[in-house]
Amino acid sequence: MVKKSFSNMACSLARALGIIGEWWSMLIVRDFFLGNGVRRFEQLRDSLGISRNILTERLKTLTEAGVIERVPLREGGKRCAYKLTDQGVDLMPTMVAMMQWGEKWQSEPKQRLVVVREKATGDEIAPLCLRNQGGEPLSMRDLYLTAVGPHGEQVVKEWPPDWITDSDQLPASTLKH
Amino acid sequence: MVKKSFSNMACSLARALGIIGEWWSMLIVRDFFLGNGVRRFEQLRDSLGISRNILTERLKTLTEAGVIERVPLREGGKRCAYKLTDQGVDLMPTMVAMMQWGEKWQSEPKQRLVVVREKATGDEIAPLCLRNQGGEPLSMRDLYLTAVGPHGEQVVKEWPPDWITDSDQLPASTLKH
DNA sequence: CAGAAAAGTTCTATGATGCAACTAATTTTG
DNA sequence: CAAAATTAGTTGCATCATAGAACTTTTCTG
Repeated sequence: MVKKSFSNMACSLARALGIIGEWWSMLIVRDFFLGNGVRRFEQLRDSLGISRNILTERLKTLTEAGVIERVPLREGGKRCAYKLTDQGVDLMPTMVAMMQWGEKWQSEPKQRLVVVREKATGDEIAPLCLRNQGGEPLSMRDLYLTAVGPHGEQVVKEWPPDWITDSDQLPASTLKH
Repeated sequence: MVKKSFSNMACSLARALGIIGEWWSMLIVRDFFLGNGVRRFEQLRDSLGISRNILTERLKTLTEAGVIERVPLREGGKRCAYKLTDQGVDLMPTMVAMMQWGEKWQSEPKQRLVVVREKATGDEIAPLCLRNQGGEPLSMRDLYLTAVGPHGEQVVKEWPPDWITDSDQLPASTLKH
């Protein structure tokens, strides 16, 4: 079941987590990508080692959220396959971002299951990075974040201040709440 | 506590999920970004509405994984702040990917909390997209996935086949397992 | 038509989470 | 300096989620 408290939050990250933030959800999505976007119940179960009842629940959540849809195998029949919708396919960057992060920082054991390559060259795709509207890569120092407040105004935060990487010294504002 | 069964999987996505896939983890990370990378216990609690014991656990998990670190406020003192490590800061693309997806597809209510902008122009950053090593954007049709098998060989999957978007017809391979 | 497989459902045991109350340090206030 | 408040937790209890196994029903195969 979707985490109700997340789904209604005024934050697109929280709403996303309400759907794909549950245990197994993203792994199920990964399996769909490995299956050309289509999988069947037992196939998912076998490849993930998930319990049937949990899989049933996750498929329901994902279906209700519009990430996957049921495709009946015979008209009027009860059996079906599941496939990614456009919304589901659009989880690719999220999945890749997590895979790349995991590979860079959590590489014990040093194994991976999925590699994404360019058809034209066979090369692996590049690490994801944030870019401006013109397509130029941006580093952390090129960015700032705004927090949308209760009255619609935006409170600007400078990012990242020097002390983050340069020392362990904390600014006064952190000391006095 | 980290999901043990995920952390040892031969998949970088699963290992990432072992750390950031728990309820609250990514929202905690988001809060760190909004706080210039630094937050204190009560600050996180107030802004997220999370229980203290769960927050304690998450901070421990994230600390052990190396995503954040404790910064003592006074030497020898027990009180501390927490700040993102480089590894934690590197979750930015993952966070942005999820936020952008949530905003595009799960936009009820139509609110958001965080906006990422370019310092130079004030423009919002572009939607994340996969690119090749040369920096050219790639669409789904430009990609293929390989699944790394148990013996190191890679099984190629074509992606996406036409029937995914063109019709609800399923290929024979789906019908006969 | 008999047997197997597919796609669940139901049951129970265990683990994770939320809430409230309590504690021990530190900091602030009078 | 003593009293009060704040911070950063810990502990106990109730509830929800998850894993695992057994059971059911529909569909497919020989």
